[in-house]
Amino acid sequence: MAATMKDIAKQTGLGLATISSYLNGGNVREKNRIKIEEAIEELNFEVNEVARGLKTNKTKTIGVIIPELNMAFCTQIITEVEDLLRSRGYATIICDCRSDEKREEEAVEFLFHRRVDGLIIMPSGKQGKHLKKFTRAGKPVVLIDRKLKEIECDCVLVDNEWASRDAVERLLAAGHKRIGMIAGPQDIYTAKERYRGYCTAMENAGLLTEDRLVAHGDYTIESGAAAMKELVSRNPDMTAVFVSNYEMTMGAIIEINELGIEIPGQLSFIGFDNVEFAKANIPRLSIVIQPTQEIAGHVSELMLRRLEENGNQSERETIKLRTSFVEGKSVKE
Amino acid sequence: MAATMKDIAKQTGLGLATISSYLNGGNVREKNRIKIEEAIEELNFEVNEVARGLKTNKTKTIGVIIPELNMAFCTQIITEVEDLLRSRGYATIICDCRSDEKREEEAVEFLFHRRVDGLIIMPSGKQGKHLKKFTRAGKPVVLIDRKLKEIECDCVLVDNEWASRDAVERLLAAGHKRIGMIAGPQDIYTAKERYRGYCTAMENAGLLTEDRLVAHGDYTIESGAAAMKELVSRNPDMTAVFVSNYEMTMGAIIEINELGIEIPGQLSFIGFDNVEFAKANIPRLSIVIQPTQEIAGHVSELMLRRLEENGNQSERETIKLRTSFVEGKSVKE
DNA sequence: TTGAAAGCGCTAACAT
DNA sequence: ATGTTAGCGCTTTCAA
Repeated sequence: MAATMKDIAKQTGLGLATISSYLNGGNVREKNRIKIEEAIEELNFEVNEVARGLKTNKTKTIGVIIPELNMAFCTQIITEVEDLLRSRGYATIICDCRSDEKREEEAVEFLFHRRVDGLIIMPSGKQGKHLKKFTRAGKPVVLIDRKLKEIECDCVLVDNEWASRDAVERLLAAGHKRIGMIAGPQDIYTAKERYRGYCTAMENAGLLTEDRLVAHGDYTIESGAAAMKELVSRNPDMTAVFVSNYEMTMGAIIEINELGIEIPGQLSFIGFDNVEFAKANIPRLSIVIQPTQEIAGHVSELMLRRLEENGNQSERETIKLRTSFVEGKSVKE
Repeated sequence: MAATMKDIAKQTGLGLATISSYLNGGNVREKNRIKIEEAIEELNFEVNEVARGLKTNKTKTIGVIIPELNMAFCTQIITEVEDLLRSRGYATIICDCRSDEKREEEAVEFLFHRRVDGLIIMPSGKQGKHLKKFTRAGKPVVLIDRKLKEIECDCVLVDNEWASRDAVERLLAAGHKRIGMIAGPQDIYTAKERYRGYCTAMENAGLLTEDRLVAHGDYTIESGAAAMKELVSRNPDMTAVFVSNYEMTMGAIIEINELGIEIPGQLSFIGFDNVEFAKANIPRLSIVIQPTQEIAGHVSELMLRRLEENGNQSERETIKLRTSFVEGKSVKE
């Protein structure tokens, strides 16, 4: 059995309060400090965080809910967030909800039950009602990649519309007119924004955005491949395509290979999100990349700040970041 | 403030034990059950897992330590493990130790402090001493991808030597003799095994394994690219290469593109671990894939079983799984 | 600065 | 089947 504070109180002949004070950085007489440290060493004592948590009503644990741990974008953010939080003493419980709203709600319940001190979430659902549990309990919530109006919290977003418009404008500048897009699910915030960016760019160029030039996937590799196939068969005259997330980019490329289409000779291509993959491809892909490190930094920082504010909250913040563009050789001039 | 058991005891006029019994699936008189359920509903009561944990000395939380959350192999396993454990009521605290031994030790400390009920770890270090804390405390440890003799625990392994030998034998069968290998860090168990497989295959074929045909990377994309470059410059006569993990496979392909080498015309290629990437490449890559789902299944199952055994432990198990080979078009006959 | 004691919300042994 | 009670290991008044 592990040693408890009681044990070292007994060992040192001091009272519980003194030990506690020592452990929490309070003032303790020099010679007592030494005695305590010796006892801790000898008995191999370690604070029981669970007991402490019961008393302080803080678990020093943050819940993180994401749509898919398997999505590169998520993983990149999560690794970083986990690292930052842990370096400040917080554990993170990660819940992968498989892009499923119901599972997301279950995860919220699960984490709330566990009394996590705060919640970081990249929402799959479009509703934020289930998150109210947290805000009502005075627990901070930080949203990634989506704004939910029902709920008062910080969010860290990416300017998806701009990202997408910028990409499409590059295709337009290269002289393309029949530009296809592989968009994400129509009920996902980021996906809608990226779609809007495409539309805006096309319209600004005086082109009409035809439905047949847009195929919707669900952010998976398979759906990206299927969408690519669809676009190609529906639009024999299409000369360029913009794909709006990493997994679908991969899927689209798989399908392009399958169909024997040559990039950029027969089709120009702009993908999304993963530099490494873009570089591994022949030809090197032009892609939009999101600042995952920065996102993670802001998310963690906001969470830690709220946690420390402890009640007297300052104004909620919404941070919007810009993507960048990495030029490859997949766009024909 | 959230309602406590005391509150519903008061509300229903029943004793604490009855409520506790109800909550833990004990027998309660029908009409009391109803009363309790009503009170729970009305007061919005939820068990405080922290308090329960203090009492039972169980946190219903499992620690997971992995080298890199960003490595596809890890993520695939983790997603699945998290899912399986959560469906049984266990939370997982994931710690990414960035393939660093020191950070791994810190993570072990961190999780032990947090009183997790068990530890699942894919070790970065070659020593298992720091894990003894867990076994001594009677907490189950499950190892992935590596056996550590200092410590008594279950492990789930992949037959890496076989995987590697099989791949190289395929290259040999296709008539290749000057076969290069991009191996992993020399101090990593799986990497050494894969290297051994390569050597065995070469030796069985009556070829000597020359040092200059082997380049060691550190399982990252960059190192894969660097290793590829090295191999090519050192071995102008090399006709095939085997790369022994996913990230290095990607890196190698990036470098191959960079150098303008054609696969399989100038160089035959067998990679590792990620079907999707293999399919996305032109030509489609032949690869070795590891059964991540299966690994995750066994890992979770072993952990849950140990957790339930509660003392009267059965014999420790070591499970060894086979990889499979997915044929692409990257090997020239 | 230190000690004594109460209590965080729950479980479990014991008594009924 | 239910009530009473004593902790689990810690923090935190309150006094000294």
